[in-house]
Amino acid sequence: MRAASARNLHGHVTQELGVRIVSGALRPGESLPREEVLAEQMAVSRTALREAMRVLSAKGLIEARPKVGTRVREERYWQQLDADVLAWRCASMPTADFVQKLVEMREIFEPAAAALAARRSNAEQFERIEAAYQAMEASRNTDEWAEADLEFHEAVLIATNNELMISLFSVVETALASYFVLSARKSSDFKYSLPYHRKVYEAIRKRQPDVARRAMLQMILDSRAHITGKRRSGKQA
Amino acid sequence: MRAASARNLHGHVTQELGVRIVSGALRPGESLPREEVLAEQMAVSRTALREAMRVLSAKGLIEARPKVGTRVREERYWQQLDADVLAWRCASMPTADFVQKLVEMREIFEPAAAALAARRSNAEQFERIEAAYQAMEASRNTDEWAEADLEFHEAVLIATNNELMISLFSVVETALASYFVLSARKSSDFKYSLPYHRKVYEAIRKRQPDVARRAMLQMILDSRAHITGKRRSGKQA
DNA sequence: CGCATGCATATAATCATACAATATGCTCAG
DNA sequence: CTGAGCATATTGTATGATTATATGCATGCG
Repeated sequence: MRAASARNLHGHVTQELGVRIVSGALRPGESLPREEVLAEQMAVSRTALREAMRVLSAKGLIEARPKVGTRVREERYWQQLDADVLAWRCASMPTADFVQKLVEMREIFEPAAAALAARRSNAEQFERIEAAYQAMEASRNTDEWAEADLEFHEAVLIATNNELMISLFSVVETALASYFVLSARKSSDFKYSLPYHRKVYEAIRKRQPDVARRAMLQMILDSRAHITGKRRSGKQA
Repeated sequence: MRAASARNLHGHVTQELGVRIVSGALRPGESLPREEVLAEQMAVSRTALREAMRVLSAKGLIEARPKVGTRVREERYWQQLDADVLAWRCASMPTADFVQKLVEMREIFEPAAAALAARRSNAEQFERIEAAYQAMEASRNTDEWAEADLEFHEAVLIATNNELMISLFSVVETALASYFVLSARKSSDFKYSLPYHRKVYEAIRKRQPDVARRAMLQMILDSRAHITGKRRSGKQA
């Protein structure tokens, strides 16, 4: 997973506390021990702890004030779309209904993105979509397919020329990828969704927004139907 | 604006550097002075500077490594949906086309949210929508209207039961609000969009997702048509 | 008795300094 | 020419001291 935190010490501390909060082990309103104590408990210096706290504070998970201490903030203040926060949820939630929420986001944005791409992608952006599609056609195994598939969706998103949408996509997609290999299926028919992709690709080429939207939606709905229940094993690092 | 940064010293530093990066004064790939120097330049201790750097790093704006220094990362790594990043853009961008992108996001997810709300809002959530609608009906001036209006949209989003969507809404809405008073119009007919809201409200009550979606879309499109060009004055703090 | 005002105190915020870890690139032997 | 290892610059971590800021209590005034 590691969206950002790993190598450094304060990274570990951030993650440790982040997971504790997001998982509910530390509940909103609850106060953390004071810096000195907490630093000792986690066997790090106050410096490292404070840098971690600062990050968590920026993500809206905690709030620190002199005299009163540091408390966990209510969920509505959390930056739910932050890559780390999302990753921590993936590492701690009961999964099922959270995946549903991620898929829901995807169902809303990807079709809209396809429509936008059809409306105003430029030559360079279209070529990237085309290349990705051709790579999918040419793929010889599930790995090649998966790579080209991801590239196709990313290329479509980029063609929207809206970096907010691109960011949302990458965040949601990354989170989903931690649960299962997207578009996965038995290796025998890993190209089953190629026709859907072709429809989307053609619609973008012909600049038919509505067609592109519908094709993308169909693709996702079909994909969801086949993915449901096929989650990956582990996850808890 | 101030999404998070203000009171504290490192908050100021974070904001200062954040704006410099987002505005393009510091470009991707460019290296920042070493900590000691930069700290002196900004007249703060290394501690304060580092806490700010840590936050910017968490937002994907910079990357620090021993020996090589700290560099500005490429835009594709930025957490574009972070409240602060968005705020910094609002404070520095050429505006016009960025607003367009924000509105675009809104046009995509608000109708979808209305549909979801119609499908599965619970009693308590519906009552909040109802109360907001009634407050809009009862409003006597633009201020009361604006408050109830915002509450209406927020209530609809909350009724989706998808906190990712709620978070997205609050982020986008906050950013947009920095440009103009949403749904603003001459005070004489500030209730012009009430019929649209009624349609949405009724559709949710009757659990008609498609009707709710279309009504919300109409509302936004109409609103956009009237808002275009009517931006607020200043902005550049 | 109630209310405002100021003071003591606990906690985070900031600072200064020292030392450790880590990449980078250069040197030098093979 | 190549690769191993060392020097070095920069961030990373640690520690201790000092300052700023809320909170709540005590105190005095109305």
